[in-house]
Amino acid sequence: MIDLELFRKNPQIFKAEMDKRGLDIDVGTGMELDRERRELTYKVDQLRARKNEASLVIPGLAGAEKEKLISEMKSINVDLKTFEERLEKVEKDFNNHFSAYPNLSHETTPIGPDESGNVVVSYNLEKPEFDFQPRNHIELGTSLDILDEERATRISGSRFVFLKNEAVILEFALVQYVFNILTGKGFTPMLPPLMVKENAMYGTGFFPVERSQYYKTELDDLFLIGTSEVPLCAYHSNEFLEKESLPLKYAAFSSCFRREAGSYGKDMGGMFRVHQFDKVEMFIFACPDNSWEEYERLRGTLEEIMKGLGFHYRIMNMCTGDIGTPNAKKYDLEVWLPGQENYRELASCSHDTDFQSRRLNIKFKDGKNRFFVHTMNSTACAVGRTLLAIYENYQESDGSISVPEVLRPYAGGMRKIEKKR
RNA sequence: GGAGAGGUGGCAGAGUGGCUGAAUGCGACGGUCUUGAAAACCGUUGAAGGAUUUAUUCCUUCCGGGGGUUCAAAUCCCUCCCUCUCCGCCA
Repeated sequence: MIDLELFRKNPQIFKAEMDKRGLDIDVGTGMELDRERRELTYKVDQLRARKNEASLVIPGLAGAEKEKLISEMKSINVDLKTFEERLEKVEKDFNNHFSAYPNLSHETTPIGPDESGNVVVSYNLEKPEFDFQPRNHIELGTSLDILDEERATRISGSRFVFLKNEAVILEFALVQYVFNILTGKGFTPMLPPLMVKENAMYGTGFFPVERSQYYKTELDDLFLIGTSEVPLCAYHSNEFLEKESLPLKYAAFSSCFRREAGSYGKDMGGMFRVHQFDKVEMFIFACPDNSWEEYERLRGTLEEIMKGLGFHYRIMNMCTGDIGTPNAKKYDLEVWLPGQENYRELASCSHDTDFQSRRLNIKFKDGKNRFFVHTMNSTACAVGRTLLAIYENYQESDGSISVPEVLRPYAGGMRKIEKKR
């Protein structure tokens, strides 16, 4: 949710934001709805005040005087009802309108229409060279019997996979490697609920804009999370945090579920874009005073994890046309996939300023004043995509895959994934 | 799934139609006392929205959610949700 006070003082800021993001939202409509809402609120409050006054007097009256006042109140109720109905309608429109407003993008977020406007910030390592034609992860995984797509499709449909054999060992090794780093940096490890109520989806900014991306249970109106950002952020909803306790840092492992609506035909096959994957996510509640420094540290943590795996990757500063509704700024980490000969998103790191905390009502007290906390989140490790990046980058000419050094201690010393006979 | 109990302020817990934003206790904050602390005593202590202002005053709403009865609802009625206990089932 946006800051309404700021909106009233400076609606042009929001108009400019719509332009930057290429959104077709009419700020003038918002101003009008806000005006109407306040007008009707005032009117309704006035009528209620008169009723309340009368309520104090009535018990002390008797006879004709009492009857007169009571009938007066009856007629006020008629007026009140019509105004209340109008207010209700306006508030509904008001909420619908403003819930579509995005966060204000940060000054360092590049302005651009779509992914073409994203800016490369940095590279890690050189592009790996192979003295043979590198295979993609599907071929590698299938031939090593660590990935079974065919049966998954038979059972669950497209965009599902079985991870098998060494892939399973490697997943757990990865997760442990990541948690080992994160707990050392003061992140509280969490295993969150994978299903949440609608309000959590709305509060974190995924609803209403991206509603069609998520699964809903049939009998209980619960939603499967697309990322543990949702339960982690909602964890402190409706709370006052202690300023001294900030930043609060959490790291969760969870499965994630995405319908991938509208991505038909894109990235078909393999485990790059699937309906269900596992992920370790970092989430931070920070004080606005230093949240931007905290955000850079968060990106640093993400990079530390990825550097440990020895990937060649680049950091992208995502432009206004490509960041999400709640984001003020977002970095993507794109890893080089030799099998695709392309950079692909492996992780992203977002700063949402007070957008989520306004919706979820997460504040802290500083003296007498109250402020909304800043929230930020970053992938620590998207397991599926990281595994496939390992397969493609650590493949050998004979079709085997060597296990990254840092994972070996967590994988029972496993050094290599080889073809079974 | 069956049976029962209950949802009130930071917590505990009163309150069955008007003077109740809500007794009382605890906690927290400020003060007195003290070398300091504790104890004791005194005082303060919820949120959201709006008007007017920019620093004040006023108004409205909120006792699980929604709806209803009434001039008036924490209190009566309907409905939904949630929590707890016991039984069953289950990892």
